[in-house]
Amino acid sequence: MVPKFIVDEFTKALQAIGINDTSKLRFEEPKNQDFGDYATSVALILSKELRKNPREIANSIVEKLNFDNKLVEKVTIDGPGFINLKFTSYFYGQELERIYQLGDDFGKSNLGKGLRANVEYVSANPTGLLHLGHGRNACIGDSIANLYSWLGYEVTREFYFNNAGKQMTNLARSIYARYRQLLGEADFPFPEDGYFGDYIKDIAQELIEKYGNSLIPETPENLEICKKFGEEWCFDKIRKTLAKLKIFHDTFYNEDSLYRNKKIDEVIAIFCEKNLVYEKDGALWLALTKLGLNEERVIVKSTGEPTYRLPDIAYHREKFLRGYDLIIDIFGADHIATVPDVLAGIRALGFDDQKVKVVIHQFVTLMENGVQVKMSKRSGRSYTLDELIEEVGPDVVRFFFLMRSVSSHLEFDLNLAREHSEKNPVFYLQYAYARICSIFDTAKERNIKFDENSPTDCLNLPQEINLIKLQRMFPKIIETAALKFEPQILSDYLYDIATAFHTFYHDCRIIGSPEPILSARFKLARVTQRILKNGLTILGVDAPERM
RNA sequence: GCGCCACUAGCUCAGUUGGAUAGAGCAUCAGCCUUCUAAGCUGAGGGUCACAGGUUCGAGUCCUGUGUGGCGCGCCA
Repeated sequence: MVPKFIVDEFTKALQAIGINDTSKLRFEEPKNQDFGDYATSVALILSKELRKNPREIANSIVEKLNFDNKLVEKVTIDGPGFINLKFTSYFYGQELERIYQLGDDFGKSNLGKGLRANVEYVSANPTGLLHLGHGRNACIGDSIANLYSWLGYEVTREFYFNNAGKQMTNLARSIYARYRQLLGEADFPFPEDGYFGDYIKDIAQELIEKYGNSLIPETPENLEICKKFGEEWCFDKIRKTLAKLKIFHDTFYNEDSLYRNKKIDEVIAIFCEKNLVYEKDGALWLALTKLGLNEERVIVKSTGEPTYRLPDIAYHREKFLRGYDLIIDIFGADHIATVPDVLAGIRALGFDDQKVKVVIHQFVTLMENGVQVKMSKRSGRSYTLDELIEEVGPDVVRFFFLMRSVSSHLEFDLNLAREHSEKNPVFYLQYAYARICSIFDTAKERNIKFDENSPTDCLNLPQEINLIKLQRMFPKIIETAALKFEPQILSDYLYDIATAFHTFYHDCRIIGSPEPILSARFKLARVTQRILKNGLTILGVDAPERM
């Protein structure tokens, strides 16, 4: 974040040369360190409207700048007209002190103060076990929820529980068929579009243990028992799997409650009132073309059952009625097509669909020994999330699912994930944290104390300054990762800060250094420790004190 | 046929609302442990940013078209 005094001084300088619109004043951190700590291309941008050589403009701006030379070491004009600033080590020392004093509040902001956000994620049907796609969804959603908490939002973590409709009927029929088969009728027909996974047999077996053969009559009541039993079984498994990843939702919103509480009917009534529905071929259609879309869609089938769109719209309406300022949905790429329909429905109901942010993540492919592990839902032979957690541990699962940008396909390398070495980025980060903890442990053992009031402006080595520079970025990283819905920005950053610390650790000793270097480096280590701990926590990864 | 996503080093991926010499990890090669954890550090090689146009002081980034791959396009969710 650009220090305020820099922006203020540039604003004054621009006004002094007659530029009152300072919206073009932008700063960036040059990739090349030779160009200093901050650069602005404002002179290049202004050159067009002023019809003057950018270097000339830069010169006239720089002439008006008046910085405290205790803070700013030099101001230069380079290349086509960039103005580059370099700070003094005194400035960085002050920054370290400021950050250190903030403690665990460093990185938090009040952007979302007084606002409420709802993050909906996982939302798997209770018809089976979680697979890897759900895993990615869960990790992205949970980290985004954490990020928004850091922005000051009051966050609700929500799971939409799709326990109504055809899929549930299908589950009931699948369980029932396995039940009959297990009771001796080996050729009892299995539904063609049923759930083929082995877990259905486990459910049926438990059903036998509980009910014996009393469910054999193929009645609606018995199928309902199969359905409820299956739903609860799957729900229980899903929650246990998520718990292994330390993911806990605040609210499980049941789809069937939308029916029980007449929310579906209310929405239909509103649509009717607004003249947005009509009957055709025995079904009820939503006039989406009146709402700016290309195609009309059925919302109530000729059988009388709603399609998924209607409860989805009703559910989002409920979220608005519950008073959220920000509604975030985490969906897999296969749900992309439904988004415009739901948003259009929400608009039609009179809500501001700008408050809804839909995060679409791409798919996961599992790689082992350089070849793709096939995941077939149909055969039921898919790799479950549970199995993956069992195999590589929750920390690796969470980090791996977050280290690619949401919109990119994610290749999950099992071999790398299994590796407990420096090749595995999770351990690289955790190791940096454990090393810092170890320094403080050693200091305690040797009774080495550091002075809280000792000045920090004695640090001037590149390894030290580089670390402080990265530390300063933490709040901006949190904010950007949140606003762009990209936890990967944070995981990349943490990797960078771990690298900067490892380099510092290798080249600079803390214990054994003379004061005031000793105390200043202790503070440097403490700040790094907090950033790693808090950053990893946002990502849902443990920060072990020893490895 | 239409929509969304992707295409950057051998592989997996970053690339800050258009900026200066396009980066990291893995892999390959060469070095560094009497020291607070070597699960670490340092260095080297490796590029037609899929392709072709366009916009401008400047394009991996924005626009148009083409190609390749993934996911969708149902009275399934």
